[in-house]
Order: sequence, then structure tokens, then C-alpha cells
Amino acid sequence: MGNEVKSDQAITKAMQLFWQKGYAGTSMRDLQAVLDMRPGSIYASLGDKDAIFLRALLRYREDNKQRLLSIFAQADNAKTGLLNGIHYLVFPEGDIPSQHCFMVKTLSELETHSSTLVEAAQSGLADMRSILAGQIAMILGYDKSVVRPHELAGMIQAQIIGLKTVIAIGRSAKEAEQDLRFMLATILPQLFDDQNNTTH
Amino acid sequence: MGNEVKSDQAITKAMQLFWQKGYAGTSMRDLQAVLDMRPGSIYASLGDKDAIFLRALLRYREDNKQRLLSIFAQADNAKTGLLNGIHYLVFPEGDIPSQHCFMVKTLSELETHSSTLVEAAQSGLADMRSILAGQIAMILGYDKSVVRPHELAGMIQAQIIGLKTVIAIGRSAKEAEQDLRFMLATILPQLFDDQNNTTH
DNA sequence: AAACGGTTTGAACGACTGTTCAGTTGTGTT
DNA sequence: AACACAACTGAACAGTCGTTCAAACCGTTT
Repeated sequence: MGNEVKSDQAITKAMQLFWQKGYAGTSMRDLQAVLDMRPGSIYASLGDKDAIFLRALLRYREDNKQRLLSIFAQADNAKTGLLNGIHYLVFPEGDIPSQHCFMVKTLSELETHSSTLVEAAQSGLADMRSILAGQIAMILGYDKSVVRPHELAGMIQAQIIGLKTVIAIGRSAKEAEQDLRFMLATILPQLFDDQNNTTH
Repeated sequence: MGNEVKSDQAITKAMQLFWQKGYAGTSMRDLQAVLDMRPGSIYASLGDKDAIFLRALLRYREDNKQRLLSIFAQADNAKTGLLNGIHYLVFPEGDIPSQHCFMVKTLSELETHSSTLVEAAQSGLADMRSILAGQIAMILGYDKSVVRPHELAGMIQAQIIGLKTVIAIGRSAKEAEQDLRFMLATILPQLFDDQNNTTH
């Protein structure tokens, strides 16, 4: 097993820990326990706390991006792809360390530190928005619309982030799903012009 | 000057500090510096870190609630009141320690601790939603609608929370305001049936 | 002026923070 | 078997964490 593989797995575990407990809430000793590594090894192979957090954030960012793009690619058409992608963003599959997006959480916690970490979270979220906008542009290519894809992507992104918080307040997944459909139908009615264009 | 007044001012300062730096990011020594008080006095008059944070959160919650209700009350009609209230929630006046709502920030940071603090944030946000729903019910009392006020309030709340994050990513206030108007017009078109029903 | 009850002080506590590094262990080559 | 070199270990560092408490200070009453 190569060292870069071990390092990859370590960053994955670090990501889950930071994602759950936040930057200030996670100590290097928490990290040592989860990684089953001693401080010397961690600093030698992964760097200091900031470097590890940054790597974890970039990993999360890249994972999310690839997952979203592959959902788009696997769908029969652009509309189905967008619907499935949005559904994935609001209701990620599997066990999740936190209800909130790691980038949003980082932005919220470290906002005032204005460090490299905040910029990584900001650009990651901006990237996600562009990806959504690209998919929307594919859909609107067929129809006409006064609102531009990037604007729509921003609104949908805001809705995704807000919905996740509302779920954290106590709203059930089923209710949130109804909210989501209603929102999308009013923002982007073209999505529901055809029937059976989503697997959800 | 009574002690309860001094204590009130201390909680206000504590609120601003916790709101800016979060729970784990704020140390008792930060608090000592901001309050210009020594640890013994703080513990005697305000309690320990958790108690102070809880008091700060409840203060924020109550302040926001009263401000929103007074905006509703001052408006000429229910629609203007709701528009002005939502505008206040997205773009609070004055200098603000954080771009995000303190309750949302607390929920995001302490989510997994599942403590009293999280419950206070959750119930505070649920309370805000009910207040929005009440105002929406006043508006929809005149019109007919298939979607119930509490559902609409949840969507608007999600949109408010999401918009604040999108602003933190870098979207300008002017653009966010356009997003907001578009969102409200599609979710709740009744709001814009009349002209000149908002001061913004 | 003396004694009172209530605040305020700031040094100090043990535990924990991020980080370092001399020493040990492990692997591969000769 | 002897060596070289990278990887790992864990004790230790200086600093900070939340919290406590005996001592000093205060305004009021005798």
C-alpha cells in the first residue's frame, strides 16, 4: 500500500472529523485518535492543523463536484440530471457527519478570520454554482427565459443551503422534499414540462 | 445604575462576541477583555460559559423577534409589513458581528453536541417561522391559496438563510435584493398585487 | 472610627492546546 | 550481518483553556 493511498485515507478521515466538529472544535488529539497516528507522523506526512483542514476542505469540494458531475452525466437528459443533482445536494446518500455542507459550515465558523480556509470555501461554493448554471443553461437552451442561468443557479443554491438548515431545525425529509419540488416548479417550471423525468 | 442594567449590557457585549467568533472560538479571556471584568465577577454575576452563551442566544432571539414584530406593526398593511420584515432579516441595519444569523450559526457549529444551546437555537428559529406564518396568514386571508401559510413561511425562511450565505460567498447586496424580489414574486405573488406597498 | 455584607480582584489550579524533536523502530541494500 | 535512511514514537514544550477562591476593596450602618 503506497504512502499516497494511506495519506488519502487519512485526509478522508480528517475531513469527516472536521466536517462534524468544525475547526475550533477539533483538536489535534482528536485527530490523532481518529487517524491512529502519533503527532510526529501527522506533522511529517500531512502538515499542521491549517494544512490538514485545507486539504480536507479541498477533498470535500472535489468529491462533491465529481459526484454532481457524474449524476449529471448518468441522467437520460439535462432536466433529469439537474433534478437528481439537486436532490443529491439536499439529501446526500449514506451516513453524513453533519447536516450542513462542509463549505458552508466552514464559511460560517471562520468568516471573520478571512484566511485561506475561508477563500477555499467561498471559491468552492462559487464553483458549485457555476456547475449548476451550466446544467441550467443546457436546459434553457431549448426554451426561452428572461432570467439567466447564473442567476437561477444562485437562487437554487440559496434554496439548497436554506433547506438543509430548515431540516436541521426539525423539518422532516418528506416535507423538505415537497418544499423543494414546489420551489423548483416556481423558479424553473421548465423542469417539470415532461413527466417521469426524474428517478426520485 | 442597577446591577440588572449592567448585566444587560454585559450580555449584549457577550452576544456580539459569541455571534462573531462562535462558541468554541471564543475564550473566557476574550470575554473578560470585552466586558472589562475579572473572571470572579463574571462567574458571580453571569455564570459559566454555557450559561452566558445561552443568555446571549436568548437575547439575540428576543431582540430579533421584537424588531420583526415592530416592523410588522409599523407598516400600513400586512403585505408591506412582511416585505419590510423579510428585508430586515436579510439585510439587518447597522454594524453586524457576522453575516449569518446567530441562531443558524450556533445550530451549525454545535449541531452534534445536541445540548441546551442547540435546542434554544432550534426553537428560536421555529418561533421566527411561526411569526412569519402569522403575517402570511393575514395576507392570504383576503386571497385564496392552495399552499398554507406555515409551508410558505418555511420556504421563505429557507430562502432568507440561504441568501445570507450566498451574500457571504460574494454576491452583492444589490444582486441579492433582486434575487429576493424574484423569489418572493414567484412564491407569493400576492405580495406584489399592489404597487408601492413597501418602503424599500 | 469600627464593624458589616456584598463586590471585585487576580493569582493559581489542573487540564488541554498546537507543535517539536531526540530517540527508536522498520525496511531495503550491500 | 552490517549498514543507511526513512518512518514512526511519545515525552515534553510553552502557552492557553475554563474555573475557583482567599484576599482586598467598597459603600453603608453602628
